[in-house]
Amino acid sequence: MSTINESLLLLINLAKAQTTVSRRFDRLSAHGIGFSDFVILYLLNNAADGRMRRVDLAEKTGFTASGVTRLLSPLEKVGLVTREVNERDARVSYVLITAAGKRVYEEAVVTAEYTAKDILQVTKTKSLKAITELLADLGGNIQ
Amino acid sequence: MSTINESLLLLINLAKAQTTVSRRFDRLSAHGIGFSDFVILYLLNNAADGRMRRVDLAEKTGFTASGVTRLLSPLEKVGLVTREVNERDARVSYVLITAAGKRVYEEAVVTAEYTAKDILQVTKTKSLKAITELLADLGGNIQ
DNA sequence: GACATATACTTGACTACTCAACTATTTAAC
DNA sequence: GTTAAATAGTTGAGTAGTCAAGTATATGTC
Repeated sequence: MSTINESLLLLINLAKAQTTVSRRFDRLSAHGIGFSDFVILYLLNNAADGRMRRVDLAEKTGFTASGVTRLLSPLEKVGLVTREVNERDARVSYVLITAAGKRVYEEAVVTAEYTAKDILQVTKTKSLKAITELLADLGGNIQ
Repeated sequence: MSTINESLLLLINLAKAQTTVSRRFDRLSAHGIGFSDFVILYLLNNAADGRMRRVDLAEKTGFTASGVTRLLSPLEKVGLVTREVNERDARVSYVLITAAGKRVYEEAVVTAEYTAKDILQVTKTKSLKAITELLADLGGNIQ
């Protein structure tokens, strides 16, 4: 029975926790979106003018540029987001949240907050602060 | 600019952290395995008799039974694990780590521990304890 | 001891991404 | 003002899983 170091054990448990958490957020499917879609809508809804560049969405979410393209495609198709060119830089296409997107977000955020509280209800405020710090170190805070 | 509650923000950051961490563990591909494969080899290597039921692997890792089947299939094909029937219960087939599997594990664990330390090097011991507690609450500790 | 229910595992179809390679455009250097 | 390098985004091919439904076996109930 060989042991592994504390850091590795922690990251294994992080991975497991994430699969568990991810499954709990399947509730968002009631709003026709997944967790990643929700995060994107959240970021767009809180962005200045409700618009962001794809590359900035990628940086904020931790996804690749490719992943962002793939995530946005169905959201665009159902009309939750739309695209807009940048006159100064033709490489850039902004992503904008639509009125329909905002409506879906406002409904979904209720479910998401409820789910999050439900998942973390057992947790003490103390460790919540510590983990927030750690996550900042790990990947940079999304906000 | 609507805000979201602290719990939801934390879980969004957890998801982001996990994508980042997961990418760092791509180094394991040098050993011909992925992170999930490594976790399975770790569990088998530390199990009594180097053997576990698939359903117990699923429970420990947080994957579905289906996911475990899919993960094990290539590992079996390349000879890192093997299967063995249970005489008392014909539904069960044990997974065993082979000598080759142990060799790969012993090599990979060096990379994995180094990578984990590298990822967490910025972190204070204090928050490390707190997050460990939180993760236990979230999904149950793997060990 | 027959039958309903539970458990262990697998499979087909799918989803949610990743990587590598590409196009298009901009910026920097000379 | 060309040319090299960087940046923004997309696409084909692949991977790592999920879910729902299936098979096979075991267990509990009456």
